Amino acid sequence: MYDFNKIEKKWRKYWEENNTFKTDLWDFSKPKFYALDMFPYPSGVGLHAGHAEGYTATDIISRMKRMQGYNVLHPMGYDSFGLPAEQYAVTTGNHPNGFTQKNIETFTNQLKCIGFDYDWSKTLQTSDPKFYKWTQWIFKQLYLDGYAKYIDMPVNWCEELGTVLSNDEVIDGKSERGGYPVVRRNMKQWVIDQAAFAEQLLAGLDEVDWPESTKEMQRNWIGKSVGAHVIFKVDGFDKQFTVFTTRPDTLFGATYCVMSPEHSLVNEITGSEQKEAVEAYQKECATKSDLERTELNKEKTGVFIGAYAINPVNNTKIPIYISDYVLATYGTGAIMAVPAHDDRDYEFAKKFNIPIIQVLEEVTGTPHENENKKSSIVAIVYDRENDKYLTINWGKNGGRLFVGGTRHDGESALDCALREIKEETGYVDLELICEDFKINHHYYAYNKDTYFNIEATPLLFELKSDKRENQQLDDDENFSVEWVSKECIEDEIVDELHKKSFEYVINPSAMVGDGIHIHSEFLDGMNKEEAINTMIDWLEDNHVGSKQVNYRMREWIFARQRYWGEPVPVVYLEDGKIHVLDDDELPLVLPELEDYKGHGGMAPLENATEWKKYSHNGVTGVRETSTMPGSAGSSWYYLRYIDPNNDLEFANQELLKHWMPVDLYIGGPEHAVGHLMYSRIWNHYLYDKGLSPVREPFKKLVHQGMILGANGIKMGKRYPEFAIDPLDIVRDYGADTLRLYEMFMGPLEASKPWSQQGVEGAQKFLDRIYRLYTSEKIQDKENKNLEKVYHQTVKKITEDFETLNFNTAISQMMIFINAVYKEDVFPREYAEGFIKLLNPVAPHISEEIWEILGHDNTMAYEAWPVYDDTKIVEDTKDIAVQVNGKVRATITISVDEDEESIKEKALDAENVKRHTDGKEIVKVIVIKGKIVNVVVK
RNA sequence: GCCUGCGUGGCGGAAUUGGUAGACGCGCUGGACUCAAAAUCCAGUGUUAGCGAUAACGUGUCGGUUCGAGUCCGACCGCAGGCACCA
Repeated sequence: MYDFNKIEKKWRKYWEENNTFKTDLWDFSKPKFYALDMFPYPSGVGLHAGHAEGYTATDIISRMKRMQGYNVLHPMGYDSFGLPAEQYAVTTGNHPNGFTQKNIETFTNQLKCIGFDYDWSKTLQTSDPKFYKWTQWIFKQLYLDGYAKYIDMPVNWCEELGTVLSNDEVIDGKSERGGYPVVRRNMKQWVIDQAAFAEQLLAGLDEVDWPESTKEMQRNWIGKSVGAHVIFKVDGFDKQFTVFTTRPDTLFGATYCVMSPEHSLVNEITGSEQKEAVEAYQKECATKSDLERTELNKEKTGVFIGAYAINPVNNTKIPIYISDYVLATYGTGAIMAVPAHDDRDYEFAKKFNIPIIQVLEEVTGTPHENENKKSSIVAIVYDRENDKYLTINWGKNGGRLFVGGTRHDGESALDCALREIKEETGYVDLELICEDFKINHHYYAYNKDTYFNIEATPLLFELKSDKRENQQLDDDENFSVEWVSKECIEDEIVDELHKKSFEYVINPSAMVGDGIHIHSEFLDGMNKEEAINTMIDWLEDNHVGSKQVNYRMREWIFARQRYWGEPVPVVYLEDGKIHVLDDDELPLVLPELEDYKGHGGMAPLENATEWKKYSHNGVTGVRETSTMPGSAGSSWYYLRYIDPNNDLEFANQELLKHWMPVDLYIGGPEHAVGHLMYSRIWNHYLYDKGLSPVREPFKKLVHQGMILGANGIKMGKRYPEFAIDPLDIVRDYGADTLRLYEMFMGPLEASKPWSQQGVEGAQKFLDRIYRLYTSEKIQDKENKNLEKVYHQTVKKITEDFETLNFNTAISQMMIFINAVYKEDVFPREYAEGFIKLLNPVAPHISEEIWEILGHDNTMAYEAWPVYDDTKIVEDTKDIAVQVNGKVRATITISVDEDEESIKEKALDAENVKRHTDGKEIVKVIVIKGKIVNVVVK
């Protein structure tokens, strides 16, 4: 066994002493490559297996790129503001920085142990005043440009944590950290207007090479929806309100309006009789936490407020309700409700007995010219006692159907259905259960040779008794009446209209699909899209509405009642005005406190009575005491690595132009919307201001998967017994083994279980390599037997590294080493080439072997091996011969062999003959260089 | 409920994008070396039948397209992650 401990220590020392991985940022002579890891929060627990995986991946890429002649920037730093350090400060009374620095030191040593090629001269910490000076400076620019605002707004308040939380810090109504209940509360808050960037954030997603799932999550988070604002007047008041809807085409079907309980107009227009009930309901909603609201969301609740709105399109008076299913914070906080075509409105209308008006009909069948129009019904009768449905079986002349028929002039759908049931089946004792939405059906009647377009009403009845009268059948009506089960209906009723009718009545719900409009005057006959546009034009022409885009994404709450964060650099003057600090007052440094605990929901900085008082150049006031959220520093740290010690600006513009964007960014999928959205917002802002050279900061993004315990269970706090400490692996097997194993486990993005035997296998492979390189086999000779596999190996590994398929690249290394073991001579040229391919994955042992091969310099800058494609293509190839798709033989062909000759060889193969003997050869398919398939009968 | 992935040997996982399914590793079996063991090296290893050539079956289930399907299409089942009254 090679002495990995000694070798690894030796080379880490060498790299450090020789500044091997120090990047000269001003060297623009080579192409640049910026590889970035998501920097860690320096927790006391230290590095875990998942960190090691992602960091190894970027390390491999940066080492390969360096050898390919790139100037590589691969930095590491710390997201060092955060809760654990603050809790430590609260309990011990010590400043959190000491705790933080101790953790950072541990973390750095651990990272160094794994042999990453970080340039430690460019490290940073978000809690370092030299860094957060510029976080504050960027915040100041956001404020001066109107994107950072101090406004009164509903926030997520967590009583246990004593702070507000952003939406992505709240999960299922509980705090992400600790799982404490969160309630909504109005508070004056610093926010960043991220919705202002929504459109360009959406557009930017099309430019970047990111996982599709992450892009989709960001799109959903932004939540763009296009629709219209519609203005409703309040009947009897000189008041109006606006609703947002994505379905202005259904305005003729609006039968009521709903306001959120918090809507400002509610109290002004509530009728005196309803006042008490309305106030009770408002109170009930206000005290509910978000958690309760989502949990209790099964059943719709609400109250009629005694006022009416006027539908602008037809001047109909419709009632106004309040309900918590309408959110105060989305859209305008009020909606028009169209129960026929919206699930939530349907549910509410059913519960409160509000009329449901259908304005859109689903279309079935295929339209045709010269159709006859008529109205008809489909009557479905249910016998509850026997759980059967009434059908009529036309046999060969139309199959199984429900009772159907044409409506006479002036006859209602109900009367028509009762008449038809009686005529066709004789049943008369029926109870109407529901009359569902009409369906617009096109069909061809063979017996009449006519095309029809009918408006069919599905109805559901329940059979009350077997009472029957005589059927009244026409001469051509020849069928049997049959009671059948639901399953039978699903199998046997194939007519589109009848199938759809059954679906409708069995599960009554809103009709949310597309179709053609009815009862909508100037929209009649239009489909959804056409009607939406027409209605928007109408609203704009009549000044009662307009086209409107809405986003789910709201203000980003940008302040926390915490100590261990960047102080917000503003002062409140005596007259209430906001004064932002001058540049030369930055950084605004956190003061030392006696007591780091916030009392009674107040920010801990409230304890800093002296620090709070502001007096500078004759301006006096009180400082803001909340601090920025954890995501502030991480929103721009990737820019600072490019120029980490600059005191004059956050980074030199020339350097930024050269180094941005980040070429490869690797980190966990848990940051898909939080950090990765906030970073894009800050960078988009800086780009607009001309301070960042690119709009999208991260060109290519990859999420490493989770490393699970050996039993497939998540490691971590809940199952510490399965946790793998990567430092234990380094101690017992070596850093190279850890790196190699984690890269060989499986695809980078996948979650994969840990295997101790797999680790041993990785170590065995490195030892096998070491033994080979210390054997007599390496000679200054040629060995033609290895030529092809060597060039294949160079090609495969180069390509697989580029696409981050490390597991298959390593598999190719094993194939190569296995091949060399079978040979007596390992040509020095191949030996040196291979060790360069291994270097990015296992740098310590590679450097050692490089030295054994007689070199006295680091191999970090050695040229990456090149392959010769002509050495890979073979003259001959074994291809499979199939008979009827089953492989029966393999034949050897030369690369340029013609089709006829291949065909001949294939048919001549012994086992092929056996399977074609006595059979007719229908055809022979020859796919050049791949396969032959003989089709026989 | 909706969105996005994913289902392949005993296990981790390959498969040139429609062309010999199971590369490579782990494990297991046998052999060599050894007094012996470990380590190492060599060989074998999808399942079933057969001494064997070989045959049948085989990529979650059912169906389809195709000369040919792990790969494409449709329906379903299961797992993971995300979102969830967003009008």
